[in-house]
Amino acid sequence: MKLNPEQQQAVEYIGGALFVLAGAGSGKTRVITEKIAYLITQAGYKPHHIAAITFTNKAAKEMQERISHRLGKNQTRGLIVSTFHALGMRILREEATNLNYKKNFSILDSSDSAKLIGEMLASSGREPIIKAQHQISLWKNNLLSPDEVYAICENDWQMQTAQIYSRYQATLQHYQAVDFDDLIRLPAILLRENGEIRLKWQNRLRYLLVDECQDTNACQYELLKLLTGLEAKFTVVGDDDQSIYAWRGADMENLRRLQQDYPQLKVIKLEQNYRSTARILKIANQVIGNNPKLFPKTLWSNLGEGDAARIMACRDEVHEAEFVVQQIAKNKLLYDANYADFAILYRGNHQARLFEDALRVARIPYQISGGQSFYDKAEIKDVLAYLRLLANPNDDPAFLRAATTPKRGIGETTLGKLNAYAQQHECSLFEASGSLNTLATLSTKSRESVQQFIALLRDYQQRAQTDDAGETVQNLLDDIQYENYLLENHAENPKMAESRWKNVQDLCTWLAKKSEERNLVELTQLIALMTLLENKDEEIDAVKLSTLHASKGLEYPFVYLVGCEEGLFPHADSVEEHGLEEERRLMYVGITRAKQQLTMTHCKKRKRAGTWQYPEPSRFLDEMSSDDVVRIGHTSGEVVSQEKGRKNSRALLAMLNQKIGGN
DNA sequence: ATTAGCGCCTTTTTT
DNA sequence: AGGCGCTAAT
Repeated sequence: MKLNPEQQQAVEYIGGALFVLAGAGSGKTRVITEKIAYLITQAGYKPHHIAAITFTNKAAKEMQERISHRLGKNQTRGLIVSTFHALGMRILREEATNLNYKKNFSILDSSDSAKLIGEMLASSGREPIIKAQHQISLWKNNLLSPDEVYAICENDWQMQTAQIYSRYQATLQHYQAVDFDDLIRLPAILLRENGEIRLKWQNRLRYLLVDECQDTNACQYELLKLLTGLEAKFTVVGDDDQSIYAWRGADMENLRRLQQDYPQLKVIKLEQNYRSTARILKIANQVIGNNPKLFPKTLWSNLGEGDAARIMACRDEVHEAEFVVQQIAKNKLLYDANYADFAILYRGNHQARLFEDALRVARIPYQISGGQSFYDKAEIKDVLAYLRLLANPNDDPAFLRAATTPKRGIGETTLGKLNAYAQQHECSLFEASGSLNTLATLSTKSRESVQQFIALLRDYQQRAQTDDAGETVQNLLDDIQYENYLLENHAENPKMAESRWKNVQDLCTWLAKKSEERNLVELTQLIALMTLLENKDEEIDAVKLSTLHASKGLEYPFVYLVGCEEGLFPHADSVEEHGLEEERRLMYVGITRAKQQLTMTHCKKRKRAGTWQYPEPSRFLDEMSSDDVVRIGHTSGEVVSQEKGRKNSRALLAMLNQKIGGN
């Protein structure tokens, strides 16, 4: 299919700064793909001078595939398609010495960093830790150093947190580790302060494309500005109405700043939606109309009127799950649809469980995306801890995990003594374990355990120099008898052990495959950023379960938007100030995932933290005009069925499917 | 004296 | 799945 005039314009405008305001379903990924093809084949850019930046690995992978498909692998060699964090890591690795880091730095995940902050905090408990971590992250994302933060603190708590921030950074440095925020912050600081290095990278990356730019934080925006320089050869694509990451520092002000910083900024709007029926778009526009507008736009489509959306009132969450599953079973037969045509979208991950149960009972295949990621899994973190420790012996968090997994007779007391020594001598736990003075303070048994562990690590540090990464890890797993550890740990559930071991094996396979081109250090850093390995079950025909956040960018003929209740969605913590606007954008994202049929559910009562709650239906449901919404379920006694327009729907679905096939 | 294992609690969204 | 406190095992 041909590009529409606006899309074509967005592809061919390469004179300077360009902002493509791309509504949901307006074909923005296609525009980015075509533009990269245009830059390479028409405008004379070499692939290695172009970088396309996304926010998730999934999006990066998908774009990489589409570009390869469009141009062929040979034509795209050297093209950078990566997340902001992966690009930052690349810069950081090359420029590490300029930032007082070694190339083998570790990357801490957020639970590592939470643990660190927790140790520095006077009080205990999860909440204050999360709060402090969040505050520090916000400061970092706004490019504020600890010293700059001291000057602007408004209360005692902020003052204390600022002190922790300062100590936290010192500790990271000591570990030769960075956190996720640093991956972008440190390169931004370096490029800002060092003109020579800035020029070097500006020369290397001559055209930048940024997807989902409404989700950039101040740090990422700064990095973008520094990389593109005065020539401003870049395209940013985004939609202010789909900004849903303010809670982690994303700032829509960046879109406004864009106009100030680049007065020549060209803005192209993509308003034609190729995804949803007119009535679904009407609801979406109504809801988002309650938010203040940054760049006004109205989505339209020529895919027909379609059915009214449905709002179902359920008795409780069990009823909700049963209803949705029963509807899926029914609609699958009625429309001769695939399972993969259905999606269940929810606000929080914990909501997934009941739907999983109901789907299992009904023997309907399902697939969860956006839940806990592959690398959040314990077994992967275990292996990664060993890798990190081999790459960087200063990585104390990795030492703590590896030393105690599998259990090898090193416990709390021993680690406490090692830590005391390490603090006193300002060295790593690894070094402390090698010190004869420390070892003398341990019992015979503990001492032997520690010495064995250290000998193991030294052995593998040696091997990693010569053997390839895949082989090293495979041998290491044998030596620590990791498979046995899994089996013993899940003695009553061998299937669990099996699936975990399989995850570990998948990781090994991946390492073996990649270890031709990259060394162990690089692979370890790469893994830290990944949220999913090759999604081989991507294509299976299964009902999709997803959080609203993780659903952005995806589309389904049938969407069930569940748990539309005050307190849950909008979430209770966000019903003040800007929080509510963001929840509304989340609702907008949810609605615009639907191509043909949209069903929203809410429960009369729901068990929260052990007690029954009686939530009101979500306020967002009241923002939809009654012309385009049908209320069914509990209130009216019986489930009212929708006969009207069904034939049209069937024809529409056929048409939609044909379009998908035709691409 | 030390470590390991069991059962208890909770969980908004993610690189 | 992880953190906490308690108890059993060495």
